[in-house]
Amino acid sequence: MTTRTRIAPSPTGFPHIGTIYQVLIDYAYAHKTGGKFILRLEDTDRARFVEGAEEVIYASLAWFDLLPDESPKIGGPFAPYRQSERLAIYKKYADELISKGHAYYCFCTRERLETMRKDQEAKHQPPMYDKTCMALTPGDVAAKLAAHEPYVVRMKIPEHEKIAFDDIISGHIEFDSDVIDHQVIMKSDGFPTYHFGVVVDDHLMEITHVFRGKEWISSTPKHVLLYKYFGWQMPVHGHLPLILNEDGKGKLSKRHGHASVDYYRKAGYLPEAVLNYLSNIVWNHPEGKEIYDRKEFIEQFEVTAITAQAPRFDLKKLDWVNGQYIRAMQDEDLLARIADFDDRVKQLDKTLLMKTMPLVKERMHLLSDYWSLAAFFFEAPKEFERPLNKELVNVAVNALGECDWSHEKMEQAIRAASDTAKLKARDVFMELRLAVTGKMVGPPLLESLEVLGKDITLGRFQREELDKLL
RNA sequence: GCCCCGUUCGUCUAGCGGCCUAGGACGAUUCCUUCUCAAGGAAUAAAUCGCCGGUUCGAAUCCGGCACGGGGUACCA
Repeated sequence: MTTRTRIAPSPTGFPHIGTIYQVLIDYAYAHKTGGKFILRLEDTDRARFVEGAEEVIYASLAWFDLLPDESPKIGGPFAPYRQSERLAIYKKYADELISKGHAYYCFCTRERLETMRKDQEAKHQPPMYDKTCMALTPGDVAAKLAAHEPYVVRMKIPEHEKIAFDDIISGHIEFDSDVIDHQVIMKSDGFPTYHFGVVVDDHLMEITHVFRGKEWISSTPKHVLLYKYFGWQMPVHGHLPLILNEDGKGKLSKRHGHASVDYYRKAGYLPEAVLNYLSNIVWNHPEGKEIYDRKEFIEQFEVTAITAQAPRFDLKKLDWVNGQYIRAMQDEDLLARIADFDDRVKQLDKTLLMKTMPLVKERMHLLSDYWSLAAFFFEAPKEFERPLNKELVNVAVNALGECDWSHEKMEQAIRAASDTAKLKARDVFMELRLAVTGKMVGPPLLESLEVLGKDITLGRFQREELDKLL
């Protein structure tokens, strides 16, 4: 049997980095086993629906190059892949459950449910549906239906039973059926709830492996029951640990800033580095490698080796991983990525850009670092980190004026001139750096000047801004 | 409240009853290199394996209780 995995996002806003982490596992598992990876859109909550969110999901998957084999956009043998377009299917299966006696109509109003819950809370009872409508006779139901009373469909839960399933990551998990609510499976607007839609569609779309966040563990017994009621085989389930905020307080949230996929793109992270990091926080390469490409990850990873504990998100380590990727890249490829990321770089002379690459590459962690490191190659500094020392600058200028333009010669000249003037060479270097780049920190100075050229370098000493400082 | 999952250096983890005086990586510190900052190399510090009991000749590893953390408890997913 071909393995089929799926990601089932709801179009309610920005894609979460946790979703990408799930996609990575789905994608890797499907590709490892020669199966298919499917995207199904769970757009059943019309109140939270966000226009355009679906396109953003595709764009994110494309950025990470984790595109599905089947989706609402490209279709597939199990279309439609949008739940809002499958309403008739859910209705049919809900009816089947009702006729089998596993589900029932419920006409309770939201107001009644709310007062019921408050009541239960006051009595320190677990907030659960009180099964009022389960007692309705077929006659009552028919009358209410004929009167067009709004209704939902609820699933029945057996009493005093153990409901168990085996999670591929956490192992055997058991629940007492008495703690499980008579969950609504069809809402009054004719849309299914997540619990119903997910079971029906995973079955119909022949999903073999369900990887989802651990927040779903508590609802899995409901799904177990649904599979049982229908007589369907339950897919393998693996609940992935939730990624926590850096301080360990709660799951990675928007509040803490780094939850959105968009953040990583805009900050200058490389998608392959983000994926490498993501794979690394819940799983270890058998040889202890920290850096490995996607192909190697797919070959090496085992779902059973995924840890069950919730990791914190460590931005520092991600930065390191990103830096590793940048350093491993060919200059030409890196330049293409930088130009793609930074509009300012697009217009610039490619020959000059290429010459700057070896000088800045090992100083970069993010693509966004390029411009702050290399801007001085393309424009004279507009300001200086501190006032310049005239004496030191003059020593440097005079030395460079009559010097062959290679970094070795420049170094010799400046050191000699410093000695003659009884100055420390390092101070002269620093002043020169400041005068040419405006900053006290940057790529190797003399090699940078070599790239910059004699005319431009010396020209920078004739500028008004500099004169004012001297 | 109730239910479920989890608990090894600051962080991510390795560990599956003796190979553990607990290994690796990020981060930190120091040194080397050096025109700055990085990168690279070397080294150091850092975990009484949440706590308490039990099983065993022997436990980070198995069992029980507790504590703590996370998640769930909707006509949200």
